Amino acid sequence: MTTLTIGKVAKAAGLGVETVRFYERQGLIAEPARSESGYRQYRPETIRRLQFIVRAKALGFTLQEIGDLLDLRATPGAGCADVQARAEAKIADIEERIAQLDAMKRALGELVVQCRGEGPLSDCPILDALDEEEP
Amino acid sequence: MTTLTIGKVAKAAGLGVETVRFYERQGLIAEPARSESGYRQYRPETIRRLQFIVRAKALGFTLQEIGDLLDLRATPGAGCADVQARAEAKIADIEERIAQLDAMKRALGELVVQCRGEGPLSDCPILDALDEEEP
DNA sequence: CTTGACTCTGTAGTGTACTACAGGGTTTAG
DNA sequence: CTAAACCCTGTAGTACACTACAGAGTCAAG
Repeated sequence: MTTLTIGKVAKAAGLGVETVRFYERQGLIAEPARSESGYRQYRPETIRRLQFIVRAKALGFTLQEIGDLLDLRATPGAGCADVQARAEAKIADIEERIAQLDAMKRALGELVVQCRGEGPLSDCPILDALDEEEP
Repeated sequence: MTTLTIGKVAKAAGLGVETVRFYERQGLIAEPARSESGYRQYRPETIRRLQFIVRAKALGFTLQEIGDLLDLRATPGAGCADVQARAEAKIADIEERIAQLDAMKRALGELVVQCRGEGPLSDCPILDALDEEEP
């Protein structure tokens, strides 16, 4: 049976070896078998699991949430609806962050158009706005 | 001349006393005068400076950037254009973060609609997508 | 005058996700 | 056979913005 060293699985998943060990400490991947000299011996499936983690991260899930997702997959009786609910919650989460950023962007945009980009700081509408009392 | 204790300025700015001390360590506010017993004695203007920090934070500036903005304000020869440039850079920054979140949201949204929310995990299109090789 | 609320310094911990050593041992390519 | 490239553990550092003590002193109200 073929086994892989940590360097191989890390490279295959596009991660560093330190990151793979970190994921192990976080419980995202199981502790693998060891060689006589203590080297970690991974089964090829571990690469898929690492890639799952990488892709879920790209979709905005935290490591904690990815762990939950992975645990869910191993839970008998868990259904598609559970996964869907998590995905929907994450979408809501992302939407909230977008709304927050959008509000910042609009507020800043308003200040920027008020500022002609000329003159001394004493006349700067941006600094003035930051200095002003709440309305 | 009236001076204020750290508790007063903190409350007035909507911050905790620990946070005000932290801002002092970060160089965002000057080290104030001290009473005989070593208590910090703030001038009322400090409240405005703290509020400036709070508002700039709400607009998405980091403490580092707020420090720069505050330093800029004290720089002779600095102009409105300098502040405007920073605001515009921050807008670009925010837009980038929004685009990133939006891509996540769309990718997740596509997966969610593919998932009927029924059946076992083995048939879940969301988990399948996470498991799949790159296209 | 006492009690409770405040203040001080200095250090360390929180959360998130790594990243970087130091100081060893092991494996592999040439 | 040797030198480079890899692996091990354990600890500590990064960035960001706080937050939380411990252990001590001070101030204000009743």
